Amino acid sequence: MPAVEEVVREVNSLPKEKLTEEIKKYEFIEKKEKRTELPELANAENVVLRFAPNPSGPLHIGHCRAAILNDEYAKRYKGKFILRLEDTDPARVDPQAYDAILHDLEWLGVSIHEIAIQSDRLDIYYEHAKKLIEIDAAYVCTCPQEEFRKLRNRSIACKCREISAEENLKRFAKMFRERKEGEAVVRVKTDLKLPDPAMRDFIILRITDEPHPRVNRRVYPLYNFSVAVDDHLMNVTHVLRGKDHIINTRKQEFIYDYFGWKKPEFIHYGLLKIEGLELSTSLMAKGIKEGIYSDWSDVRLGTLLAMKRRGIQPEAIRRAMLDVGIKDTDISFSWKNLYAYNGEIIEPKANRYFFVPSPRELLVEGCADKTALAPLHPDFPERGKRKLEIKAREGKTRIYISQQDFDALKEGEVVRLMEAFNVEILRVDNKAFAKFHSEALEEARRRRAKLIQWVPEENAKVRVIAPEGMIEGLGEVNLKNLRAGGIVQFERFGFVRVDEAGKDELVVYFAHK
RNA sequence: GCCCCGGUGGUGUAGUCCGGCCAAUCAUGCAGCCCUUUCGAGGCUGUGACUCGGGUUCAAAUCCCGACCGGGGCACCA
Repeated sequence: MPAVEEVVREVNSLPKEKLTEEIKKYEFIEKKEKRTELPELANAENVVLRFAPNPSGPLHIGHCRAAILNDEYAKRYKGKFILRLEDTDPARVDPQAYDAILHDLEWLGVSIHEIAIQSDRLDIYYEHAKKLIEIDAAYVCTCPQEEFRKLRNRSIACKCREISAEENLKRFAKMFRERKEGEAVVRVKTDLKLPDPAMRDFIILRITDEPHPRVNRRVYPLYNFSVAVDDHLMNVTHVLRGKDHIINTRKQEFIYDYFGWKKPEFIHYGLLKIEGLELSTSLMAKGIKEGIYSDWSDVRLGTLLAMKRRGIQPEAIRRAMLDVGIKDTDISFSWKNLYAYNGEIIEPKANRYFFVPSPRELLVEGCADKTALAPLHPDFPERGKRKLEIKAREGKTRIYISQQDFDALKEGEVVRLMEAFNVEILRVDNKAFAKFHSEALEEARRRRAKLIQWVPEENAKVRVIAPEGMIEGLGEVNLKNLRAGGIVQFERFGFVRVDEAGKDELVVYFAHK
């Protein structure tokens, strides 16, 4: 193609400056990853958002969507982000959770600008309940639960509903003094003809004798009441939460309407189906108490503490959540995707080491002492190499390979011990016997020999903790120099985070392949 | 049972409001090849989806109806 050659010659002959100049004339379409952004928020002015967990335990993966999406929007619109701890059910409060949640959010990279605790605000709720009673929008109901339910299901008002506001105020005051748990509640008047019975005159305040770890009170607001009051008082502009709150939103709107408050934008995202790990805070707490789980960071739990321990990076979680977005369809959360994102982050950082799970012996004859040198990271030679020493006695040595590789051995086959040499398999019993075959990698390549990791007689005991169970094995001695907290890759095995180092046995947590 | 939502490849997502530029985007997964002393990373190629049936329309992933499927709510929990 003479024309092409001519052009090439011409271009190549241009001086560098001229070339750069020419290049500027063309527009290059950069192959950029088009990551879908979250949609814009409606009325995004003076944005105030909030994350409102119940402090019953540390956060788990299920909380991340609310925490991260709200945080993301707060950052985008330079708005305020409030953490509100909703501890109005004394029975479901874990005193340690207040701090735990804060730490979890910090780890997640969520920026909190203000913290509110509902148990500090009980008087505010009482005040507002009183106001509702005064305007005849709420009443104290002393009907037994069952009885009220029967009436409500038939759209019939109970006798308490007809009582005057004045009288109700007295009954309200009584709730704080002589009334016992279960004897009286405050209901808001909605509409007894509402198609959904749950919406009819729902409860906003109740009495419970359950002790609260932070306050000494008996009357507590119910979720929909305290949330509506707080969201308004805190100037929350956008309420971003799960679809399971749709009914709550409708209930809260009654409160807004009675007070004549401007409503925030309500956005409901779909439910996240997360399989594999335990996510129920109460079941987790129970399991820990019973000794089934070690603590909140047990790998079988879906807590952030557990994920952190396994070496899952908060940035990976954020990306997974951003990926999922705010759509209102229910979805299955994919651990695979999360692991893929996590791998992208940790792969360049994680140095490589040999580890053989369920080790089996391989006796090699006809070999000399050998110092194998393997790179800490194949893509970063500047990090240096690690040493594995093979000591031979009368030309024989003992090394360990994984059960899986052991099972695949065939007589007469040549396999390469990575970074060392090739051996020919002689015999496989409960141990494998082999003889030195050759040194060169090229030889292994030519024979399409398997390349397997191994450890010499001098090695380190390793225990791998994974959600599926524990795996014991042997690793190279260099592992003993690692510090807790580091993330490494066990070649052909997966990424692990070093949890306990410096002892006889190294304990690592398995992240993923 | 009663009240609500929602259904795009294995998974997630864009597009649906305002029908045509969508024989449908991107990511991840999976498969193959190249490269590589890891089954890692990287490169290239490929696979694969509008739940179904009607209707409206010149034209439907997009609008309407129905079916089916999935989810939620029906607490003195949040």
